[in-house]
Amino acid sequence: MTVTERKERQRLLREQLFLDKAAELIAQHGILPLQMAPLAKACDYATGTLYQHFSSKEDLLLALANRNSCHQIQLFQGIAALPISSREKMLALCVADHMNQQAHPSHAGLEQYIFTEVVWKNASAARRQAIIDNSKPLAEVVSGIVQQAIIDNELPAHNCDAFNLSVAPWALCVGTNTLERTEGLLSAFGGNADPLQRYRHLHMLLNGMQWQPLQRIDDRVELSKQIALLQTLLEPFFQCENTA
Amino acid sequence: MTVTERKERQRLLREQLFLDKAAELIAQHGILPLQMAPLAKACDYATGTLYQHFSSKEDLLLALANRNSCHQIQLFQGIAALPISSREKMLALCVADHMNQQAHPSHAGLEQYIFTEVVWKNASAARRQAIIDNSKPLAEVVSGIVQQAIIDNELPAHNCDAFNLSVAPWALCVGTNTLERTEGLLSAFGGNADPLQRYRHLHMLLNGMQWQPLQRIDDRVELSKQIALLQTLLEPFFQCENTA
DNA sequence: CTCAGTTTTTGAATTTAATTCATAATTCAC
DNA sequence: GTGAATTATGAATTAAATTCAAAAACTGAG
Repeated sequence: MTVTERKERQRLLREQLFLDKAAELIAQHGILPLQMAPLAKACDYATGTLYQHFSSKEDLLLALANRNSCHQIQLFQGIAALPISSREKMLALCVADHMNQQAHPSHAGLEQYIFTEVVWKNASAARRQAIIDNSKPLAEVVSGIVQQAIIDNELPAHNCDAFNLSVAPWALCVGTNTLERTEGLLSAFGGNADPLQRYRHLHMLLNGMQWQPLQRIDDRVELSKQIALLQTLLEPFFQCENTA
Repeated sequence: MTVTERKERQRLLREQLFLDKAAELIAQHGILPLQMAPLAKACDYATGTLYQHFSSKEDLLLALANRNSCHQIQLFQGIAALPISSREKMLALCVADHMNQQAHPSHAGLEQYIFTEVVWKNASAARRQAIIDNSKPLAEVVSGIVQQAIIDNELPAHNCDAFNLSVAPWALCVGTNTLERTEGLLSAFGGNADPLQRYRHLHMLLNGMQWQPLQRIDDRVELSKQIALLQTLLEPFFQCENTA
């Protein structure tokens, strides 16, 4: 069935084109002014064609977010394979997440948006499932790091399984991103934008988990060096995205 | 100006009516199907009247979320005044937050929604500012607890100010809520719905902050008792909401 | 109490933008 | 090459937020 295959390939290609253009438009003007008809036009297709790929605007947004998170899987797997301690890996995941946020602010906003009841429920069930399926390998990478740490006696199991434990740093990252993204909320208080704060908090959590080696959290210089080092280490993973 | 006063009072009353009805409709059917015209009709007013109070649908949603968070201030202040240790207070804040989530699931979804770029930017600047202003006393209560803990030598300052430190548990709560609310995400993995997990994670964080007295985190029975006790203690604060 | 002026309310008309679908174009199998 | 099947098109439809001209209610002076 070479014919069917070719058609399918072209179909996929067109879908990527739609998503590319949508990402571009969102990066340029935000999610708010994205419209279906102009998007189709910008890709030289009719509105109806767009709807052959996405059951609704929300469906398209989920698809876009899902594609973004595919990059994350590779990134995370790459980190898991680095020759650093398990605790450093966990830290590196957060650094990578943060670098992602900064490199693609609109991705972060999109992610927040799609998990909203209003958007989530307006997408097709298949698309929702795709996102959930994609989170699975992501969660597995993180759980794997936790599991390895437990096996290596760097982390006590605390009477929990690896996945449960991995949720703690995950939640902290998600929450930090949410708070930081909420324009003007943190900055409205004394809360300046100390970019290391999130990592200090993470180290507190990891210390509390008894994840060895424990780390001092009042030494800004050391923390700063550590993060800078990890950022350098992760830099290669972010190179390829320029092409995408 | 008694006349002006009376008019203003009635205006406020009508605004509350709109918000009450909107909350009711949202609780009943979700945010998605809320429509302006039916809402106005349900309150026996014309559509245009609704727009005399709220510049847009999003503006109304912010107003609603803001009113909800006013309750939180009282709740939080009540907790700060309880005769328990500073660490228990911090824990109690999270318990209260979680109780809120469960008592009013739609509030939680609304809160997530309004901080979304799309919604936030569609509301009036005044309304946004109101939300930020309302968060201030909230943040102050939490910072106050942290500050007191530092003064009482129950918590090392770690070279940070109280607000910065208070962001850590806050972010953890926010992130946990987000993950938990995302229907099917956590449950798609092994992640069952252990309701104590969030508190275990919080204790890990507090331990990592060296917040005294440190607590064992592998003892499920003790944790369970502790939370149940706090829930009982907080019960009174949730009584009055039935009238509202 | 009455009336001109002012403010407020009304809800039908307008607008915006997503979604659909009858028609046209293309592809495919024979 | 031809008719059936599939796919693309974009104008028409629909849904719902928002506006605004007209009507109603209110105001305070005479």
